[in-house]
Amino acid sequence: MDKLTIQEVARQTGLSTYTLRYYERVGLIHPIDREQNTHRRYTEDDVGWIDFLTRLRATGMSIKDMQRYAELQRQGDETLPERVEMLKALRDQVEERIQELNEHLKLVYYKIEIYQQMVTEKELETF
Amino acid sequence: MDKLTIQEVARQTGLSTYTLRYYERVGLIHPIDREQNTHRRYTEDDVGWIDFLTRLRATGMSIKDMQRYAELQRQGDETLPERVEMLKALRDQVEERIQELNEHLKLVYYKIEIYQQMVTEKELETF
DNA sequence: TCTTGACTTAGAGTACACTCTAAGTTGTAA
DNA sequence: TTACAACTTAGAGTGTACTCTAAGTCAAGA
Repeated sequence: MDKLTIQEVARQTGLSTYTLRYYERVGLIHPIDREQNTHRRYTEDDVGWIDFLTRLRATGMSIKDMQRYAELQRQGDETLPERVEMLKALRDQVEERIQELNEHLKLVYYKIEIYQQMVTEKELETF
Repeated sequence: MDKLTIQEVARQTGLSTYTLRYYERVGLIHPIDREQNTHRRYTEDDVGWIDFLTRLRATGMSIKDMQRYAELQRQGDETLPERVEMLKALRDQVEERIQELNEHLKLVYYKIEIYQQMVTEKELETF
């Protein structure tokens, strides 16, 4: 189990080193172990957690809600039911969001169709 | 064809009066006609355009890109091909975004499943 | 006529999520 | 041992999209 530098974790997770330190500062990531008392050394488990965070972020979850989730996680198994509730709420939100995007997509398809017809008609006019 | 006040348009579109003025200021909406030389009076067409804007916004399009689109719209039919290109790019982005959300959703489902199992096992332990 | 309330503007303020800077420390390679 | 790159911190700065404030105008009703 080799430890990773902040650079390596940045590369693996797609987050910047700035963001990694920021996430730690605001409590999304627990205080990372240090080597020689200064430089951070991340474990594979740390990277797994950070990957999960980036996925939560990508669903649109706010930093604030992620802080809540991280806090529950640190509190251990007692908080499993509450975490399940948060995940279910997230699931519902994401599903709604997907529905909404599909609706908007329909309009975009429709506009593309209409506009392309208009372009074609315009071309025909020139004859 | 009766004209609408900014309040009425806010109610109909779901945007705040602040946002309606802001959108006009940054060129997303053409300068709205005034009654008595001061108060805005919106037409149904104006509301239609604003509804379309809110949909573009809801797909995640930035104000900057919407400004570009609005500018093309004002330039007339000559810009139809470019608008079609923008809409096609948007379509692709939205479809990608939906795919991505579906991926994340899978993980959320999985976590809910796992955590619920853990809760159930914990309950059984007490016997 | 006076008051009220809805409107107007320019510009300042806010929330969010980073992103960067400055000043300083540390580990490795020449 | 010295140079240099990579790290550290606290705190400031940035971009985006609003959101609000202050000061003023104007029409209609009491």
